[in-house]
Amino acid sequence: MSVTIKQIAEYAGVSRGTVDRALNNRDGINPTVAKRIKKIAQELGYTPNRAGKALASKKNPIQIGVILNSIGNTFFDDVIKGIKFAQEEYRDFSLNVHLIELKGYDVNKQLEKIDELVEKNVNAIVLTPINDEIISSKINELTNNNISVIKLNSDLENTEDAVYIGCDYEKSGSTGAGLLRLFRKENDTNIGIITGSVKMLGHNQRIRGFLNVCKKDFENANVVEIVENNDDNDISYEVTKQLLTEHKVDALYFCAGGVIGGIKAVDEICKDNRPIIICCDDTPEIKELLIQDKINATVCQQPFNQGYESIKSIFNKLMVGEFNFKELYMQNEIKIKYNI
Amino acid sequence: MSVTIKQIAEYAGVSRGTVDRALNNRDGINPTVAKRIKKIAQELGYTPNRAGKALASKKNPIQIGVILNSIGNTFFDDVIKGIKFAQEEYRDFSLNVHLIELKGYDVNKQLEKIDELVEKNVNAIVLTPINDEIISSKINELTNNNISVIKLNSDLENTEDAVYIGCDYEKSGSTGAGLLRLFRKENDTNIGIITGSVKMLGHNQRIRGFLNVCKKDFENANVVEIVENNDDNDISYEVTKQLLTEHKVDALYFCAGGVIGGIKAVDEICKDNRPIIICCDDTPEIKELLIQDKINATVCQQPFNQGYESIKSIFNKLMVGEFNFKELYMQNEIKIKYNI
DNA sequence: TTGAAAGCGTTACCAC
DNA sequence: GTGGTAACGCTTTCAA
Repeated sequence: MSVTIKQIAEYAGVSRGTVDRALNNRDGINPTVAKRIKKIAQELGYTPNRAGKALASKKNPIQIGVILNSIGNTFFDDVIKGIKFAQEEYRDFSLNVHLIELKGYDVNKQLEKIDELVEKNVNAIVLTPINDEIISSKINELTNNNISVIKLNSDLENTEDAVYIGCDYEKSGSTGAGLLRLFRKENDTNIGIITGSVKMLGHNQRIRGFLNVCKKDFENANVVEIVENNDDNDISYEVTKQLLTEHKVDALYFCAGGVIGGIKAVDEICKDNRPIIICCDDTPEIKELLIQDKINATVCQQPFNQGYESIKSIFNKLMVGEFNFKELYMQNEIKIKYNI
Repeated sequence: MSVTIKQIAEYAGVSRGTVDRALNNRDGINPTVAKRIKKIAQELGYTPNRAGKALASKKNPIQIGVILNSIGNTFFDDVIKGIKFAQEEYRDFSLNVHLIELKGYDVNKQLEKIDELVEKNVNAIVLTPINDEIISSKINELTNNNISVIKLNSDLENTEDAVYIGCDYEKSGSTGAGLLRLFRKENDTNIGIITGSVKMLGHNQRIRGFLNVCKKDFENANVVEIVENNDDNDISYEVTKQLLTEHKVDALYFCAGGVIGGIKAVDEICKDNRPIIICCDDTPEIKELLIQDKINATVCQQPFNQGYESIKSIFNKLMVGEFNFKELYMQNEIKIKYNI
């Protein structure tokens, strides 16, 4: 049987209320007493009972704010499904989720929404942080004020107390190259890379991982060009078309969005000798292209799980006291026509 | 705010005890009253609060029995890790797990262990059922006596009330063939298949899935032979060796165990023209072979998750009343050197 | 600063 | 067959 607050109270010769105050760092308690109780709890190996906590906190439930720059980006559909699923799963455990969706990457908008959530007295915020000094210092402000922060899907430097849940982008890139290496065996392979933006950390990390494997383990690989499409299908069409006409290309690696546009270019230019095509994620459009054999494989990042684990880990953090990780990386799942 | 037993009690003009008796089908209650209360609960959209239930059932915790034929089979290492992880995660929710490991597939041994667990008054049993009439009727006996049963990793016919969690074997086979098709592009491909046993349902389903894709979508594929290795490395070495000497083979598909033995044969016979090798699962030995580039890819079945979900879904079943699925199929995860 | 008591939703036990 | 009450572990509020 595990140790309870009641037992600690008896042992320490105080009331349960006092133990509660000590263990949860509430104020209105003699610091010396608090220290003594904490020590006893430690020695007895106390861990709080989540069922008890959940029940008791029915009166003021856990409030979780979520800010996603998700409007117009179907990748986040599954992330949101994961969040909703967790919300449902923790329904009985006194947990509320406030989901805010944004379009585009406007620093001030994101800042404003963070403040809105703070006004609502949230215990934790999950967000896809924009890579900007202002946002990182805001995040530090939050964590200093005891609001837990999860950086979802994109990481941010200098925000030590916030936790990251998302893709291991470098490994994602390596996996893409590793696949291509298997598809091509020992053949010489000219590769075109289509990225979203050179300003996006994740996209660059994917490219780095990809190039690393090419260098170390895939000697016949030759990256002929890296072009940018800003995750936009029209631009993607143009740059891919240009890439395909200027080079003899055996394979294309899309490390971000705009796949549809790129494929349109391939369909037009490569009538009888189609390059191998590897991309990332499995949005509905990409699934469709896999089925049509227009894409050979895609490297995914468990979007559902990203959403689900965000909520779940906040619940555990708030119940038990600490996150049990600094970073939580998803599996880089390879999907082909037959295992989607 | 969600509906509680107390509210139902007030609404029905009875005590909470009576409502509890009605909703949990306990005896010692007037059937008419029970029916009326159930109807009210239904109308009010009552769902039990898991935190409350978990707390209250501290006195007689949920007992889950697990019987795995896992000794000497490293595949189950991760399954067990998943079970232990769930056990830890549900520690505060009054849940005990009794894990029994067996070696080999002895029907009477399995039967005996089931009875042992029943003696201990378990609420649910998770097992890797042996494909035998005696076991299936035993399982039906259990479910009829209100003991929940999960068929883990291998399914069994005529056990309608037991739930299946595990691999979608046919899809696993399709995925293997789909991969090979990508590796070989349009080239003629002679394939050797090494299976565990033609008596094992899962192995046969994998082969069926594999052949299906060959037929429908991979016209240059030609399966030259299917050999059996009984999941034994020594036998595997012999049959693979024979297969490789008798046929010109471009690819091997291992759909069960004994991969190490098979690879040993490949190492010996195929000095300069190594076939593509695809197998299943990611035991430590297979991971090692992937890293060494001796296996090209493996199709996995989330063993950790199989264990984890078994416990989790029993918890939910017992808390909420019903399983929310009849079958829970794992992702067929493709793993290569770079995403293990 | 501390203790006592009520309450979160459910179950179990003892009276009647 | 039914109701009342204590209990599960924890938090909160009110008094002292």
